[in-house]
Amino acid sequence: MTTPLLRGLNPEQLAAVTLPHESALILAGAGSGKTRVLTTRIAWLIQSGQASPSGIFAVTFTNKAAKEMLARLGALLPINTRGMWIGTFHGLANRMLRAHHREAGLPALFQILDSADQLGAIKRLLKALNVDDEKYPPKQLQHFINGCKEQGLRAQKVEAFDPYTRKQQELYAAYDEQCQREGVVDFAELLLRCHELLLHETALRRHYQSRFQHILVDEFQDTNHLQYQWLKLLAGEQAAVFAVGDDDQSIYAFRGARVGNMADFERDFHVKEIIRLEQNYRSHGNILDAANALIRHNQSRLGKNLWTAEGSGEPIRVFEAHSDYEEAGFIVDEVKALQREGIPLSGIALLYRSNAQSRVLEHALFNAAVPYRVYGGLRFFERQEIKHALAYLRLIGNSDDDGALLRVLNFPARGVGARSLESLQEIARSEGVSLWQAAQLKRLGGKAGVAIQGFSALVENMREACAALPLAEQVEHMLEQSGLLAHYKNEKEGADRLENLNELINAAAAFELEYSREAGEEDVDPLTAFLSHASLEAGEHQAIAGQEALQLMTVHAAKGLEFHAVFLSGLEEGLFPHENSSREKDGVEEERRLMYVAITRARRRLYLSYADSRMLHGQQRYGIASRFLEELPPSLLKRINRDSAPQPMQRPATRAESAGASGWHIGQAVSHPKFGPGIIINSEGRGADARVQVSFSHAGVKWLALEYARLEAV
DNA sequence: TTCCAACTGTTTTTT
DNA sequence: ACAGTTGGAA
Repeated sequence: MTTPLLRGLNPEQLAAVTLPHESALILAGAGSGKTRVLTTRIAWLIQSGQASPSGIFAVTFTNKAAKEMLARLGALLPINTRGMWIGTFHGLANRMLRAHHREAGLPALFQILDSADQLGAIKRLLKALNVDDEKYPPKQLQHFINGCKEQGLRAQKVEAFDPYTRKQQELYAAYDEQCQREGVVDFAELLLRCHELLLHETALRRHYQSRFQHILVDEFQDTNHLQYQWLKLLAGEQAAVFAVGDDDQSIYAFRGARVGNMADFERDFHVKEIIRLEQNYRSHGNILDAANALIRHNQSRLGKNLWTAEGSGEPIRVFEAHSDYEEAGFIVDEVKALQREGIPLSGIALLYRSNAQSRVLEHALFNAAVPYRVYGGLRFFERQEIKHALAYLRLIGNSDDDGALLRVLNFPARGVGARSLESLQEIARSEGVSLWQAAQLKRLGGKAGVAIQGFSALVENMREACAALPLAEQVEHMLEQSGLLAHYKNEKEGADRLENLNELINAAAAFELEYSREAGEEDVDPLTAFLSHASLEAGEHQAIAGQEALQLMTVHAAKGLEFHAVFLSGLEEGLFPHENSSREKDGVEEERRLMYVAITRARRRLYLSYADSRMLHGQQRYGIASRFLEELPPSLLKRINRDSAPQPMQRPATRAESAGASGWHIGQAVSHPKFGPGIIINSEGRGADARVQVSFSHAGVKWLALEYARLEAV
């Protein structure tokens, strides 16, 4: 069994890769070669003849991970990726639904709604049903619907014991009807529909169950309930499921991820033994020791301890700043110092808990002329002009898509105002047809009627003209005919948008080329495929290392990446761990895992910093060091002081209120008999009514009445 | 239809 | 602080 494939694997990795045909759980710590194991496993299965490429089903969460897996697989084996089912949960569900749209009860050209589209659809629904959107906020309803779907619950299966939930349930049912009528499917629906397809179509289920003998799952700790059920169904009794995950890196419980799936998996799939990958190839010892020490404070863990063959390296640097300004200044200075040492900027990351924190940092970097790049902005396919263009394309494929029609019926403006639209909607409602069909009835007279007929004719013309054109030319033609190009040419700030629309043509051309090359077994027309691609893959905004710029991102966005040096800023109670997390069950444990992820991003050098005061939501806030700092062994830390001049930047003091004449003031350190030490961060009222808000080290943020609370100055 | 003022909600986010 | 959205007036 000597094959170059297995060379250089450590014993645990080797054991995982060469497991026999049985389900297995691989606990893969940060930097332990997880992706390598996953891809080598697939290559090994194929090379040793245990599986054919078409028998492999490998699923990831992000497109980036899927692409990387394909790329690395290509480097290991000269195999055709055609016929292999490797992709994201949603991508693979889409693929299956396209192939069996009839059985799934969907039109051949069903379109996919992204979150924004979905929210729009819900708002539309509420308006049509005359529901008060103050009482039932669309966002909340969206959350409710997606939550139900992720639990695998259709509207009629939802348990509602109070009137409010019953109403939500009713709206959920109406929403699904609306989607069905319009031939559109949201993200959660892709998975739920696919699950139901396999559940109800026995022949189909058997077919796929016997075909996919090897199912591999990446980032298993991030799966939600529905995804787990789907995998279980697809696996059946026969398939070997190779699940790779790290419970310590589960940071998406807030959006439905269920770490408990790992324990369930162990039981449901009769996992004989969990394989632990604990050797870390990324970081020096001190960094790993800190990460291990921190995560040991979590109660619910499967248990794991990272180690490295490297030395302990440098101590972890800790910096306390007086203000967020000073913190930013410190980081800039250190970045410049690292740069002088020859570390490329792209190898340095600046991490923070929440996006709002990036502003001060950006400001300081800008002033110091340090090039930087912020990840996490608006993505390509989410831009307004692109959404408009896609809406026209969607109408070409499926005119009943009311959401798309509403978006562009009067964009660019063509004289269809709110009133005409209302009449059109009235016709559609009374006839029970889509807006498009209502327009075809030609019942509207006057100017409005003419304008709407003009729009119908426009779309019809586009459809005819596009039928014979290659994809990129379809897009080009549509942009011209719709008047979008002309509109943005006239717009003052339209240059960027025009550029993006141009980029859309390029994207279509690139997609078409790729698509024709690897035409799969279950083809759909290129336009529909392109639209699915646009929804499912909104455009990269995950970090692509490379460009010579400092990398700024949230800790969440940094998962899966590594850097020579990492700055983790804003380590204050209330920020990290975030104050909202203390209200949620196991919230602080998730925050701690987040901190664990942050620490393990660093290869060689790690900076932790916090500020005594910080501007947040337009107010000065006073914080104390994060409890996570105290959970790190002091022996690994080195506190550093700014060696330059004494704090050069002092912001003009904001008006400091005093809580009556009591002598308490904001920023004062205090102690409470029950809650322990804390800092006064706000106050209101005077005399007997005076209350202060205190941020406690361990008890969170509380309002206390001075008359009763036995506060002591420290 | 367009523009501006007032108002709101600010943890993390992929598909 | 601030961006994004909404509602009303022009």
